[in-house]
Amino acid sequence: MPELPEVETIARGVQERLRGDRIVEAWFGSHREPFKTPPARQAKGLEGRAILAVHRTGKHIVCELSTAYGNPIVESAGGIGAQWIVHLGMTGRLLVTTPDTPLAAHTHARLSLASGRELRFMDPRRFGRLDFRDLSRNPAFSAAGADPLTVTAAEFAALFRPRKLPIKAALLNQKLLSGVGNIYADESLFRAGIRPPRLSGRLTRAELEGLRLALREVLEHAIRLGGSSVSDYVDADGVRGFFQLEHCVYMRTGLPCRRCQTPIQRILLAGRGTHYCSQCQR
DNA sequence: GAATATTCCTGAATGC
DNA sequence: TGCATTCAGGAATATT
Repeated sequence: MPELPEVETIARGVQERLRGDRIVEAWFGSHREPFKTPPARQAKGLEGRAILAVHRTGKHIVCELSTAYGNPIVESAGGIGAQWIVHLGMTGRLLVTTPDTPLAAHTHARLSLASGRELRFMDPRRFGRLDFRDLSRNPAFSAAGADPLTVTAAEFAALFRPRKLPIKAALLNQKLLSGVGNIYADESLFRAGIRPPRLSGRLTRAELEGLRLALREVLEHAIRLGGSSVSDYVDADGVRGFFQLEHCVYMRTGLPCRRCQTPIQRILLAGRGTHYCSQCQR
């Protein structure tokens, strides 16, 4: 499932290929989900706009768009154009294709570009979300929580010290940190040597700082490897990532810990499958 | 107000 | 073989 590294990989891929391109025509499916803004309004809003930049905010892919009719504005002008915001949910994919590529099942959006290419969004489970914002009427999109790659030690401690819930549950709360999902919560806790059920507020400052650094390290490593392909994740070109080969605990229930050979445990925490090593994590 | 449970949804895996 | 059941989970919403 797409978390920060996968979303970052896709955003970079789309940015590389489509920056400066123009949306000629937009087609949207008729399902109720995954549209946050009604599909007809998104299609109308997107057509005619140029793609100025594509970047990641939390687990969201944000396409920065020009004003509607030509005149691509400079990025620094901000607040004049529009944004197309893509959240991949569990099974969402955003792919750059050619028009003759057969339409995959569960395709919910198809943007035809001036270059002749297409940007397609598919999502079998429809947990993803597509949103359109006209910046002349709405504020720009911003993530609810801090970014795990840039959060400072003081900010991190301030977010987690007052919480009375398992640290694993706190890491998944997007209002605290934006971008951490089940895979990287488990992997960062393993690398920090902290058991997932421990209460956030009971961790020492040193443990919290170790966790912040482990989280940043694991996310940066995963980005370098193009993310984790555990179910069906692929980047903007349909290429799988490789970080799943580096997983120490996630989906390794019963397998020997890579560090101490103790079988990896799986428990349910905050409604999520949670994996850890009872020997390495205290 | 914070923490936890429920809900959405489909494909893959499992059971009979 | 094939149909029915179970399970996974991000995040909004509902409940405790």
